[in-house]
Amino acid sequence: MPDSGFREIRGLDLFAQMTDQNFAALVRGAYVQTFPAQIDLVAEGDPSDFLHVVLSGSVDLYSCWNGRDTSLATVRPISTFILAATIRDAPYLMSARTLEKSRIALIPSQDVRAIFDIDGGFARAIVAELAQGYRAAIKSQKDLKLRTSLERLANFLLRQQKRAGGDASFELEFEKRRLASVLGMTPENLSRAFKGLQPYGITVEGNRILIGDQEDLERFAKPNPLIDDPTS
Amino acid sequence: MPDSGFREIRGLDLFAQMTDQNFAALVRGAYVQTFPAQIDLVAEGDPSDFLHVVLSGSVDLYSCWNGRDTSLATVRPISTFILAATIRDAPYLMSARTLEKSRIALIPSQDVRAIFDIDGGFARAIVAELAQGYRAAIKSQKDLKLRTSLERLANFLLRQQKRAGGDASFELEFEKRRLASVLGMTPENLSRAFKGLQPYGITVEGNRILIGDQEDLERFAKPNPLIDDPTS
DNA sequence: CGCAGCCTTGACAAATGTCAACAAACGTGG
DNA sequence: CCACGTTTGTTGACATTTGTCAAGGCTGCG
Repeated sequence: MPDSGFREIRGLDLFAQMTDQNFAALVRGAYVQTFPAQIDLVAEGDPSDFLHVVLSGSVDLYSCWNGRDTSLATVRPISTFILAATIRDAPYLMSARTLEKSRIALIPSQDVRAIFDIDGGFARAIVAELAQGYRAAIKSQKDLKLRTSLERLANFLLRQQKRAGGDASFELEFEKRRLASVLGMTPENLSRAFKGLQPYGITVEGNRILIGDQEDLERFAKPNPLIDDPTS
Repeated sequence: MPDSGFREIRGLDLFAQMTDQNFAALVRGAYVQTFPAQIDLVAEGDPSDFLHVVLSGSVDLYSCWNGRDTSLATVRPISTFILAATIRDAPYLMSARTLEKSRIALIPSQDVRAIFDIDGGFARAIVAELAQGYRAAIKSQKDLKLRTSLERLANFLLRQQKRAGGDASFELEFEKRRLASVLGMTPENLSRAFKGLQPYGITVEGNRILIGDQEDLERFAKPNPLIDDPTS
């Protein structure tokens, strides 16, 4: 059991409250591996053998159907993914691939379920994490059903700005074609949506965004904590 | 503590595994109430004071933003809603209103959280429920992002058919304007979508649907367990 | 009966996707 | 370090999907 990586994991909300003994049991069968970019980690429909923890890099969660595909979420350090599948011992609903070189911890799902059954602190942390994920998914549904693609982009930019520190100028941190997919549109449509936000003060230069008039953009985007606040 | 209603609740997966003592504590502060149709039970943004359990009737979960609104889910007996908000002690993300005369049990959220902290069986059941809800929300996102409205309707009909017993003819159990909203389209568009499925053997007469050629419809709808199977 | 709400239909408008072309950025191997 | 090919991003023209508005029929209910 190489200690590298597991110390970082221990600090996660998900694992912080469990006993040392149970944590040790959990990581006994786990291992940390470094993957290159663009590697498929899991495919939707696969049995959920491992709980994954992204330690560095980033992971794209996506799904395909009938020749189409869509990005559903991005996982950034340090957090886990496919917890719900692990808990239910059900097949993955999404596929996952590395977006860049990434260090991933893999914890056998059966160990997670076993410790979950005997460690109340762990169980409670899992509940908190699942509830948050659930709520995030609901927010995403509201975003999709209540907003046009232009409004989704505008609100995404405001969220990203806040994440990046609140500055008027910030980096996208998304490949545009993938951002388009996350926002539920085509790359062409995203290109035009950026143009469509110019009248509200948005300037795009490569991956750098400038919000020229914060209030003007917010007046258009009408951000709502019940959709856009990641913590609420 | 009127026993009426609580016996039914006890049988739910969510409450089945907890101790008698804790169940009694949970329902001590709870009450059952009958509401007429079209009554708002909670509004999005409200603090989550109660976990709700639908004992009879049905409840619409919906959300509004910027003058638009959308139905996100329907709760039918016997199940709970807004569990995630209760657990996180966070504001409701959706509003809820009765669709018909309904009997609802209201359990104070603080009691749910308190018992959750001391009853491992309850905590585990909550995890299972949250994980299922989470996965349902992901499936719904995939449905929205990967399918056209015609495909969503076709797959909805197949799901509803299965729910109704698998017969070629079955009842919708949805007001059409609300079904349109659930499927993410306008009532006019739904009307036309039904027409658009005629070539695949769909006949509509009021709220009764007839699937003339099962295979033909399935060939078009391409149902997928990772989107359409409610249990997986 | 008459009103109100739902469903449908038609005509039209807006949003979004598709296809093709090309420029810019990137990575790789020489 | 450059040349090359691949991928990404952009743009235009166009098709398709979806929404909007208005009207009318139908139904249920007071």
